[in-house]
Order: sequence, then structure tokens, then C-alpha cells
Amino acid sequence: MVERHAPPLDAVFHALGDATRRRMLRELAEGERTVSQLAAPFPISLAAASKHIKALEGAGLIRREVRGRTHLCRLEPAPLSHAHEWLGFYERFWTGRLDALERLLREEDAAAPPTKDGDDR
Amino acid sequence: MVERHAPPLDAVFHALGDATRRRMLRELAEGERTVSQLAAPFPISLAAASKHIKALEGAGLIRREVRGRTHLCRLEPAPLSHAHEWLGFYERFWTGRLDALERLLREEDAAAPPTKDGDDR
DNA sequence: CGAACAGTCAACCGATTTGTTGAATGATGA
DNA sequence: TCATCATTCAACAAATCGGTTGACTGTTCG
Repeated sequence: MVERHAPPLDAVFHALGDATRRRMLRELAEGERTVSQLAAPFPISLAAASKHIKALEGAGLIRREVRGRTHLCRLEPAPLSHAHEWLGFYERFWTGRLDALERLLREEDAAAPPTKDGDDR
Repeated sequence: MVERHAPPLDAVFHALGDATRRRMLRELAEGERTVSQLAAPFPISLAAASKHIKALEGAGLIRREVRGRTHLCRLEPAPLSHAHEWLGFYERFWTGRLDALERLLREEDAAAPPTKDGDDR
């Protein structure tokens, strides 16, 4: 009930698909930053940086506290956690270990039709 | 030496920023699939699906073996692992645990700029 | 008050994305 | 051989993206 609308994975991954925004997140990992502070390292206009920040906010990756004329941004980790979990599904493919479940899936595949499980998450 | 060119995180996250492509990856987690098989669940043209697959390939997320007139696709986990690692950096923000490093970072940030005057800048 | 500051908004631009359709390529198989 | 199958390619359109500039809103402060 405290949960906001879960930010769609689409928006999260899209936001992460830009190096500028990823660098902003790294910066925010070290503490709160204003919009100007976030924009400073980049050779782009403040308006452009503002758009990046709005993209991060739209993906739920940061939240903002308006304090007088400055906007304080801080990291919002939940969507990062979701993305991390999503990727975690594939962990067994890069760890050397083939467990029983994976072996089962792979063999099942060689013989049976798809399981029409229809889940994009 | 066996490593290929590391696919840029940009391309990986961008590829993941689309539900169609994520569903294709999920499908590939169950085994090899041809282009037609990957395209089948989606209400888009084969050409469009082919473009999605090229995006996945370009991000290094799949590799393809041409076998006669069909193209067999299989999951390539390395870039997923890299993305997972990148997100792992933020893990301390969503696990409750505050370790020494994080506490250090946060305090450093809170104390640095002001001239003891206060936080009203 | 009035100037300077922090930030957004709106309009615009060029490049990229995602989809379409129709033609092309190349392998398969009766 | 010839039709068919699997897939890509090329050209196009609409939407989105990432950037710009200039005007605007609201806050701070001399």
C-alpha cells in the first residue's frame, strides 16, 4: 500500500541505456545533488540535463525534493533492485553451475513445444 | 584473448528497454530458437521481429548460427552478467545493511561544502 | 524593489527507433 | 527445375530522443 505504481521495466532500462543518466546515478550514489550539480560535469545545456533528470524521475530511479529555488535529487533504489532481479533470472547462464532446473529446462526444450507462459517480466 | 569486444552497456540496456526483446530473451532462456520461432508470439511482421533480433545480437545478448536457411539463436549471457554487475553496485541502497563504506560516503557528502554557516545555499 | 539565480517549458532540429510493405537472396525439396 | 520456405534488405512513415535556444516562473538577497 505504500508502494507507488511500479515503474515499468521499460522505463527503467530505457533510462539506464544512456551513459549521461548512468553517470548521474553514480553521482547520486554519493549523496543528494541539485539539478545544477548533476548537470555540471556534462557539456550540455541545463535544459538538456533537466530532461535527463526527468527521465530518471519518470523511471522512479530518483525522487526530488523542491527546496526553495533548488531541487534536491536523491537515489531511489527500488527500480534498480527490480532490474537487478530481472537480470538475476539469467544468473545460471553465466555461473558455471548447471543445476537440476536448468538441465530440466534445456532437455524439455529439445522435445516439447513452448509452454506458453506469456510473461514479459 | 578469447573475449570479444565488450558490448557497450548503452546497447545492452537499450536492448533490454523493450518488452518484446525481453520476452525473446526469456524464450531463449529455455533453449535455442529460430527467428520465426522468436517472432511467432508477437503481432508484428517478421521483418520487425528480425530487427529486434538484430538489436539483441548487436548488444551481444544473443549469437546466431546460420544453418541452411534457418538462423538458430541462442542466449549469450556475458552482457547480462555485466549489466547485473553494474546494477550490483547499488545493491547496498536496497539492502537494509549500511556498511562502513556507505556510511563514509554519506557523511563525507553531508559535511563537505558549507562554510559552517548552514545549509541555506 | 529589482537583479541575479535555479530550474522548467515550449518550440524546434536532426538522428534514431519501430513499425510497415514489397522485393531480393538463398536453401529445400517434390 | 521450380515453387516454397526462412530470412534479410530497402524504402518509407510516424513517434521518440537528445540536443539547442529563448522565454518564463519562482526564490533569494543586496
